[in-house]
Amino acid sequence: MQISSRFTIAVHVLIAIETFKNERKVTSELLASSANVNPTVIRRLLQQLKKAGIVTVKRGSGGADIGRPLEEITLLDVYNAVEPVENGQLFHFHEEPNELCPVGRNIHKIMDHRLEEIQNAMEDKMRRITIADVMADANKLIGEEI
Amino acid sequence: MQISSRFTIAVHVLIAIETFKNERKVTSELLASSANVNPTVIRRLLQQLKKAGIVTVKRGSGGADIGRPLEEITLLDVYNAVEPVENGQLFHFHEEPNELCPVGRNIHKIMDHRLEEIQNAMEDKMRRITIADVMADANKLIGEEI
DNA sequence: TTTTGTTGTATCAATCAAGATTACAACGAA
DNA sequence: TTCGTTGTAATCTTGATTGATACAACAAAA
Repeated sequence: MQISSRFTIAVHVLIAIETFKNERKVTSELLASSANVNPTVIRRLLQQLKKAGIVTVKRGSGGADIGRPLEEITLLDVYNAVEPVENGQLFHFHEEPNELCPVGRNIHKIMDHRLEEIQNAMEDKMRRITIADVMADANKLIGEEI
Repeated sequence: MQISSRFTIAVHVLIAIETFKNERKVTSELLASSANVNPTVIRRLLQQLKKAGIVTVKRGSGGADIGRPLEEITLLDVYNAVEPVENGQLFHFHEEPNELCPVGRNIHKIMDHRLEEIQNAMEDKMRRITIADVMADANKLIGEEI
């Protein structure tokens, strides 16, 4: 099972906002066209990013902007903003192991810290990559096109 | 979005096989009872683990066993066996970014290596934990109960 | 004040995956 | 031949994702 495309769309959106901010008003329509998804998906996403303080969105007049310095937005921030899993746990555990079985009643004590370890490895890596890093690559690639 | 419970069930199953192998025949029924899931789910899982060379299953007479030394089965082996994602990619990318947009047509070049990096961090950690490690914890915890 | 363009949000449909359930043929050993 | 079990197909339920439509709330310009 894969992590939903909301995460990659969210990064795409942030890159697009930063890329176009000086050229035009960045509406959900524009972002939807760039990612080729439905505008409602973008609006929902922007609300999640807004709640996390990552973007600002202007109602009425319209337009999205990035809410804080790019170096202070990590991929983990974005991930957590748009992947609202209960308890923040990456791994879904089978709900009710059999308490009458020695394995069943110990399986959480056996596995939980391992799962945590794995998830931490992933999150640590995400924490070390910022939108500024990604944006640097984007500028380079888009710049080379011209 | 979470990784499906097949992974935690699979580890549970391996621990249970190892724990009970000298006491009784380890059937899908027994494993299903320990994890408290449907026996068919266990059978499907055992088939996946079998294809990966992790377990052996006896048809007819019945019973599952572990197919190679516990130190040679990593959590990554188990994960890959039971989470058959296309291309093995953890992150689902939005399918068709707009090629007419400078961001859309570069987004893969911008993001793919980052996503790989993150996934690698997770997989490296999984590769370093073996079923032997997990089993050691299990033995300790189950031993302490008595 | 009215118009215009946009956001915020609700609602519904379509699609997909997970997991439960039932069923049963294939199989191996007693 | 019987019995317990595996291997697998078929169907169902549930939940999440995404697409789609609609419209009130809103801000700014006309």
